[in-house]
Amino acid sequence: MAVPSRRRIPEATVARLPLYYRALLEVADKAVGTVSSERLAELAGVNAAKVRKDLSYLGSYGTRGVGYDVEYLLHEISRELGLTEDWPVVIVGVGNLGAALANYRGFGARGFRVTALVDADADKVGRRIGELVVEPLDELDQIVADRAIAIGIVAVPALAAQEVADRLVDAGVGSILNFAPAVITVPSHVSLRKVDLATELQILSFYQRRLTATAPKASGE
Amino acid sequence: MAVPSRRRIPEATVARLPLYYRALLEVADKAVGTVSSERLAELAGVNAAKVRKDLSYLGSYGTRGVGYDVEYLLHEISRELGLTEDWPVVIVGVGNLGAALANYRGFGARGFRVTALVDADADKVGRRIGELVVEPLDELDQIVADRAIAIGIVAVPALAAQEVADRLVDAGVGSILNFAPAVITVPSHVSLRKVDLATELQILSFYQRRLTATAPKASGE
DNA sequence: ACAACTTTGAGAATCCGGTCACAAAGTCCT
DNA sequence: AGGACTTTGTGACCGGATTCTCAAAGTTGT
Repeated sequence: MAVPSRRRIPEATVARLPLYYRALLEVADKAVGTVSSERLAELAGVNAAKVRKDLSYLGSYGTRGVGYDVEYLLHEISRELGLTEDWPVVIVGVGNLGAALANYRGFGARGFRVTALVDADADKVGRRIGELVVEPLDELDQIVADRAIAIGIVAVPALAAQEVADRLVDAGVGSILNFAPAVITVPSHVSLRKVDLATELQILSFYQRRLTATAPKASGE
Repeated sequence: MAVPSRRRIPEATVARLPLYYRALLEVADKAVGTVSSERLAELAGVNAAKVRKDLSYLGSYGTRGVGYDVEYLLHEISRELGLTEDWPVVIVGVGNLGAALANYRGFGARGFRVTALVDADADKVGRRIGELVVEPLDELDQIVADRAIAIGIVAVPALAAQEVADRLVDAGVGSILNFAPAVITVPSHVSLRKVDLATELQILSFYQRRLTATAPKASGE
């Protein structure tokens, strides 16, 4: 009781909050007043006990016998996730992937605004992508400072990734999302997450191999 | 002893094998014969004990006092990951992201060949992207069967994701990589992994919020 | 107002993964 | 050949996350 959110929220729980958030948005559309942990679990693809435990870390926002008030819970989660704030984002590297990310509606949506595109390649600087113009990597420091950029997306080739990450950290960015197929390290006060296409496919390949090895399987179903 | 790889490899270990694989490729370039778990750990961004434990699940491929033979280990890991085989891939949905993925060198590289592009939108069908022509979603079954496609990449809007996943499963695909911002469910014999940009950003946002709340911080360094 | 019912919140038990620590097994130097 | 040294492989321990379970708290119907 007392303090509402002074507990430390486990990492695994944090990673699921966005799932609940999205699930809640779905039910909110349907003008339903409350959801049970059961229903929420179904929508988020996890089990109900986990939902309840996760939400209990945020505080006791449910009502026994009823469930969770959709609007209220939505509000609490989005506050906890910092979605009520605005997070300017810089994308470094506007190759295939970087450019696609720049155009990607979907995170542009809530709170995350791609505010700058940066590239080391002089040929790409000045190019227009969506509403933004690609700026030179040299000016990263200025850009981050001026536009209060908090999150950097690394979408450069593997070899340049660590270098770019270092620059982002020096410039004062607090979070980095790495798309480059390389391991990068950052100081402990900086958050780092990665999205690695090749790795994901290789993991799938591992299980696929087991699958086809186990069940030779001649024809479909 | 005896059977080399009849142990069940923990999921967490499987997820790290691609990291070791990449690290090994790096040292292989340098014409170094062996690596220690220490060095490998450094390159993969994990700790040495974990490397040793992970590799021990594959078998005893190291030599005490020396380390691991780079070529040999590389071979074993790539065999375990199924990278010696060829995995035809279909990308469903050639919007921004799907198109970028289609052009993305990086997984095209080893074993994963994007063999078909599919979209429900008649306007996009027939369009040429790289060396491939976009085909209609209706023909998915045929395509998967004819080209022995094992892995499906879902890059469609959230609302269509489950529908597409179902079709892929019906068509006989064994693995799905989901880029759509939606939870999808598949039968237990199908492997599913997801890459979720919005979720990743929201997780970063959570920690970023804690960061800025704790240390207001006026000016740089 | 009470009884039957629903659903949360959280303690306890379990599972899984990570880390530690060290014996075993090999190399290298003299 | 033998001793000092290096590095693996793994058993033991530890901690975090998941699941189970059920009392507590609330609702609804009569």
